Amino acid sequence: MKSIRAIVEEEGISLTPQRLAIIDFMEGNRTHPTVDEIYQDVKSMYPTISKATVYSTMQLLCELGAVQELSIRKRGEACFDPRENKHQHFLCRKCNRVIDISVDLYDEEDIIKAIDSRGHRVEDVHSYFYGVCSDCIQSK
Amino acid sequence: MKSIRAIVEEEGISLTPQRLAIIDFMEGNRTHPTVDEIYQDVKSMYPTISKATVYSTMQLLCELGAVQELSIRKRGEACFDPRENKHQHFLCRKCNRVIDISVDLYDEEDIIKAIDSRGHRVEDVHSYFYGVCSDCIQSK
DNA sequence: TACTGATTTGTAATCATTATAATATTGTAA
DNA sequence: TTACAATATTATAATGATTACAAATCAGTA
Repeated sequence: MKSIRAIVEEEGISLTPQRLAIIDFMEGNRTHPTVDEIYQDVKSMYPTISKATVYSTMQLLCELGAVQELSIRKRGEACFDPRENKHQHFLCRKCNRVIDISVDLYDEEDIIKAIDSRGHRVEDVHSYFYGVCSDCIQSK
Repeated sequence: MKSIRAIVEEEGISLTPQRLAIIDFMEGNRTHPTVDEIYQDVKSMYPTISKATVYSTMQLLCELGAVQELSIRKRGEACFDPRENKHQHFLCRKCNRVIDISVDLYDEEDIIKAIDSRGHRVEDVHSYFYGVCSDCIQSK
């Protein structure tokens, strides 16, 4: 899997110290941090960074496909995930953690079984498909 | 499939005129309305209704399992769906519509094929699993 | 070194949602 | 029917994430 930094460098996008600090924090990160969590962490190394920079950098990384924005937290903040090997996301409604489930499965029922077999309890599944609808493809 | 109204009545919850107007609008509704869209529609019949009432009623209907809250719109508003037969949700990034895909399938790749076969183009899939994690089950 | 464009910063604005408190309505018991 | 308590509704204020914006800074190049 290509690193976030490698993807950014390949695109010829300038690696400012702020961006580098954010990328370093995200690289291999499995905690699914929110913008505020990224901001708090980077600020300790780089005290003058602004939250607006975190927003713009995360948007950039999403556009490059280097990270993924998750909207798993209902009515809450976005959180981010480096795009790595196929895995699923499980949100615990008690402790509010987003837990990676590393399975290479595509069938919802198989995935639920895999999550259950790790000792968790699945109560709900939301699957969202994104793209372009037939009307918009035609009226292009 | 049980109607929203039937579910509410079974629970012995009082059917105020405001709730009834909201339920009537949601019953069989396939447009996945947001709170504001529900509010605008109901207001035309019931001009004094408050948006706070729409919020509280939608929360009630969700708790009863009569409707489902979707967070398919990234960084956007919640939208709602009467709980009916199994189907999938497809968001068009151009026209911003949420389109129901009526399939009784559980395999992501099969679902994508079904959506494609209707002339749409799927670009991304987000599947979110919700429940209680093993740590929280144990430390109960 | 000077200049141009991109980036960062801090702040203000926006927008959905939640909280709150006053008012109105409902259901129930006398 | 009347009175009362519990519940629901309303309007408004508060919150919190995100976006917009303009000024200041920085990077790369002629």
